[in-house]
Formats: sequence, structure tokens, C-alpha cells
Amino acid sequence: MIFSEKIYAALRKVPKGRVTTYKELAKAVHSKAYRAVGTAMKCNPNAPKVPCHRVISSDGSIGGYMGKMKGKMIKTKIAMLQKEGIEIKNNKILDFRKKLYKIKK
DNA sequence: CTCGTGACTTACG
DNA sequence: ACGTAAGCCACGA
Repeated sequence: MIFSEKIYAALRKVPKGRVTTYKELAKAVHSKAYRAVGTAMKCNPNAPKVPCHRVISSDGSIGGYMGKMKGKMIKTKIAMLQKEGIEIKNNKILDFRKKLYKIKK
């Protein structure tokens, strides 16, 4: 199982209406590969399986989505999160701390 | 193996 | 708040 696979597995455990951060995912695999997490996400071979839109930055900002075409897709990401019950304002998660799902420690 | 790249984080000015 | 720098790790060429 490669690093990316672990990330997907951990992310899959995130329940609906919750979000997680790159850092938490990195912790889930006992690594500090914050960047590698993002690298794995953009690859995202398991689109619907892995809710990559539930992954946000450590400060509660949306972060990015699908690397390149940034801008439009970000909007989509926000829309999906809002559908899940997450409230977003100015590309930031409201009550981010409360909705954050801590994978484990 | 070495290099370049990146959806990152933390720290500093 | 914003820009920059350094640290960090996985992956493809």
C-alpha cells in the first residue's frame, strides 16, 4: 500500500458533514508529508470514493481543488461542502474547529 | 539516483 | 493581513 492509498483510506472515514485537514491526514499515516497529501489528492483516482472536497487547509481555508483550473472548481468544491451541511464564507469554513474530524492520534 | 514540482505548514518581517 | 523563506515528503521524468 503506497502513501497515497493510505491517504484515501483515511479520508474515506470522514463522515458526512465533517471536514479534515491535510495535516490530519498526514498524521493518520504517521508522517509529516503535508505536501504529499496534496500531491496524492490531485491525482485522486477514486473521485466519488474519496471526498477530496472535504479536505481543507489547516487554517480552515478551502485550499485548492484539481490543481490547475483553479477558481471555477473551487466554487464547486464549496458548493459540495455546503450540500453536506458545511457553512462557508469567503473561502473559509465557519466553525471549522467544530466540524473538523480528527482522524486519530 | 538526482531534479523539479506541488491541492502544505510554520515562522518571520 | 500578506509575501517570503525554510522544512517537509511523495511522485514522475
